[in-house]
Amino acid sequence: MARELEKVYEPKAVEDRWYKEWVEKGYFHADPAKDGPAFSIVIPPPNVTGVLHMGHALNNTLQDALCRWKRMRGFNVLWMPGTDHAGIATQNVVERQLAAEGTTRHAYGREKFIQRVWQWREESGGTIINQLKRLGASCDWERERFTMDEGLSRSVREVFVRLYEEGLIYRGDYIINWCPRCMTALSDLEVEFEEKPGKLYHLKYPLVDGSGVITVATTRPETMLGDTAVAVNPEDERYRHFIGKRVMLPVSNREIPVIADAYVDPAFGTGAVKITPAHDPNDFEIGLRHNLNRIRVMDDAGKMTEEAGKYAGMDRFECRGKLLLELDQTGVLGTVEEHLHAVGHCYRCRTVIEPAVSKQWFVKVEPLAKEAIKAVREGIPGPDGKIRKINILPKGWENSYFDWMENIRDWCISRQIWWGHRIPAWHCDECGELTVAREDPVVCGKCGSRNIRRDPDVLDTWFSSALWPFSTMGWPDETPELKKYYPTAVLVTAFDILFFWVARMIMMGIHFMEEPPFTDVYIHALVRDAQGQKMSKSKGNVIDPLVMIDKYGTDAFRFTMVAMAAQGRDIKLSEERIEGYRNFCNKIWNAARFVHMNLGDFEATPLKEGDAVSLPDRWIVSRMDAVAAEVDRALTDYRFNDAAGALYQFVWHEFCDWYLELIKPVLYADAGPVKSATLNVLVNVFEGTMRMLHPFMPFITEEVWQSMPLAERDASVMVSKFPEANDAFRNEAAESEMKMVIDIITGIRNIRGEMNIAPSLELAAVVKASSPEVKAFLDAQGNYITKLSRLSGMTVETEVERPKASAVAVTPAAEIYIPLTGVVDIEAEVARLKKEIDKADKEIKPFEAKLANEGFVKKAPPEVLEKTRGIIEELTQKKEKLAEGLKRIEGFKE
RNA sequence: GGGCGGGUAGCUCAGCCGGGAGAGCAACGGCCUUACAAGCCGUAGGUCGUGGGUUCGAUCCCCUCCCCGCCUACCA
Repeated sequence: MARELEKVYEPKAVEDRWYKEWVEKGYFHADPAKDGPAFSIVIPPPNVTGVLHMGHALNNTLQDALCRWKRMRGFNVLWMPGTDHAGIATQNVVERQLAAEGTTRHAYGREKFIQRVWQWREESGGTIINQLKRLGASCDWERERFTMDEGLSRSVREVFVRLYEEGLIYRGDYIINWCPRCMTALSDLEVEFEEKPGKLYHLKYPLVDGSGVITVATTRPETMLGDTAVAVNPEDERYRHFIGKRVMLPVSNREIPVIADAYVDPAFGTGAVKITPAHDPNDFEIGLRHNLNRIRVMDDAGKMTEEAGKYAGMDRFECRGKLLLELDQTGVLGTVEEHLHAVGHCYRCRTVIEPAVSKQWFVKVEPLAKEAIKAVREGIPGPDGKIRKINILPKGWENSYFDWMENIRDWCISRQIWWGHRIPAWHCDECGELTVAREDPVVCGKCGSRNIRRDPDVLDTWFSSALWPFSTMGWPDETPELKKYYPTAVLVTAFDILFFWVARMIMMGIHFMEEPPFTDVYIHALVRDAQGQKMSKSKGNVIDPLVMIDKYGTDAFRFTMVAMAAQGRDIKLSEERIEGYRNFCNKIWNAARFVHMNLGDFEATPLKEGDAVSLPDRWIVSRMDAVAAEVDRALTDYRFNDAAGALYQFVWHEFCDWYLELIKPVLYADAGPVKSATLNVLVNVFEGTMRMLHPFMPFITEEVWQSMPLAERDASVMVSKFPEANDAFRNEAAESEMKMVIDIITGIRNIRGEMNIAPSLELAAVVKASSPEVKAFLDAQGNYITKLSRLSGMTVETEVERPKASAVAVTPAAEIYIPLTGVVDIEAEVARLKKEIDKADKEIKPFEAKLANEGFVKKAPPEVLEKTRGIIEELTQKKEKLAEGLKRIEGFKE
């Protein structure tokens, strides 16, 4: 079935067609009732507002490679896809829309606003899913989930209620991070700190009894309006006599106490700290210890409250400026130091975060974290009593994980926004009690009053993501999916959501499923630009994966991702790399064209032991087997770049550069058993290579594989078997024989290249074989050499009279002489030989130095010693033979 | 402040248990050789950040220092 293939690979013509076919045939669908050991992955759900960026592209390419590989290895694979409702981000998107229409969500009302968000989701929420499809992702789209859909919402509610009942969720007044722009509380993780040069203002607070002044230092002077104490270290001699006295707080003119607390570092600032329990986490703690009042001087919008007196209603930063003026004029302001400090920003909108006391919902994390630490450190027993251990790879990240988990603070889960899972708690206006329930209650659970209101807050989006590995499989019901696919095999993600998401999934998975949600956590790189900068829209250095896919094809793009995904290192991506792998696709394509051109009506049958007869056939079959083993091992270890590298090297430099060239004479000859045998090897190796490449380059491999004339075949390369290592195809002899051939051809090519001998000029060669065996081999297989090095003829002897005035190439197995008469000028060869001798000489030196070292000879292991001697022997011989050649040619010259 | 990772060819990076420094791009020279010029053949290029130590032997292990990146932290 020879068919006409385009001269260059055209991805566009291929990708849509096959993707549709795979979906239609249901190859992506996971059926828990089917055979095969389970292999499951849950996708890190992208934000429903998201568009595909490089991080997604890398992340999903790696997952897809694993899934396709495992499917081909006979596993029952589930790749669970879906999106995350991304509370704040999504709400922001829709609020911007409303703003453009001249309205606000408050004008809209809660119900209508939520409807509007759903509407937005219907219209644009599927963007990233379609982009994942362009990437070739083989997710089970029939199971696509959304964190706000009905099933997942039920899981969220169940988890909330259970944790509440267990006392692991509580509500209370604590200091939290508040974003005055998003108007919501944030968890500690959602605050991003940025080092900024700021100022440290010294403020003088006079003692009420007139006995002096205490100078405090602050970076946020406006908070002084809420000060309720001044704290000093109890050991600090300078201030000891002030403890217990009162100072007059300037501006507000309130009396506040001077207290002693070990938290205060006498060495920093003035050694005295103003305490604002309502607006600083440390001050809050001190406030608790000393039973201080909490005065909120800023409201939820970042404006000063009535407590701020004349500054009431003013924006916090404006207030800072005005207040400083007043403090300066009234002599309260002392020195002002330059001070580098970390300022917290909202991770969604970059607004400066204000710590504030607020009534919020929290998860008591410590008991959950304890188990989660154990699961990574030593493993915990699952329901069957067997130990389940999580491996975080690369292992280095485990330390970050432990560090964070061991110092974890309670998780603020309530958000004052509308888009999200509303907290299932009702407040009673009669008795003030809370009712938390699985089904919406109509009366207060305590007093039975009908006068109840639902808590307005929604849950942190990460709360629902934390349940993803089991909520997507139907929990709390006992489903076949959970039974078959939980726990999942591996979680593939970047480190930036290790705490946000991975750690929380581990905690929730252990708590509710009694075992961790995955066995391996593979942390991959971050994609940066060619200069190593983080890609960002504002820097304008973003490489859009979809643009790359349009330009170079999905396969080229994916292979780039995989080839660069070395463990533990960020990817610096440049377009040239993608272009390089586009060329690789083209190379594969042209190899396919070549195969087709020589097929005729040949149809291949599966390769059996002994089918490979000729040297190139035995060699390529052996090499392919080795590569199959290497790729399989590399993928098992998540060494994606090694897998890609092995395949690239094999396809380009072994299959194309050597094998195809070597078999050309056979292919160009008339039909016969020899040709058929070679065609059979050719097609088998090539289609096997397509199978090996398929996890990385799904489209071109399918297109090419489908075009191969196979007597027995599966319906798609996707559902074919991944090549398995098979000792029967390993052939050491063929590999060493090929090495001889390659060495000799390379030697002759080197002479040609170095001495500018036209490729078209045929040369005669005299070969001195190092042994009768080598001579016999070269006599039998020499045609490969004459062909690929364009010789008019080659004579092989074990003892030869060196032809005068000949160029010399030395290989371990043979010396090659190319008579130069009439071919090239002698001087060039003299120069070339000198260079070669010099090179050999340089190579030998370090080894000779080793042997000259007494300690080395005495202490090095014998095999190292032997190897060293062997190397010296080989190089010395080479050098001597080159030198002899040089002597002869110089003699000839005279 | 603490912690982690990195500094290897012009560029981007590999380099497992210490035992001949590799690849891909780029460069240079030569080729339209009937799969592929998005190609073929060949060549050159490295004090493995610095200084020490351990060892017969160090890119690899230990320490110092210098750069770069990241994570983390309640020094107001």
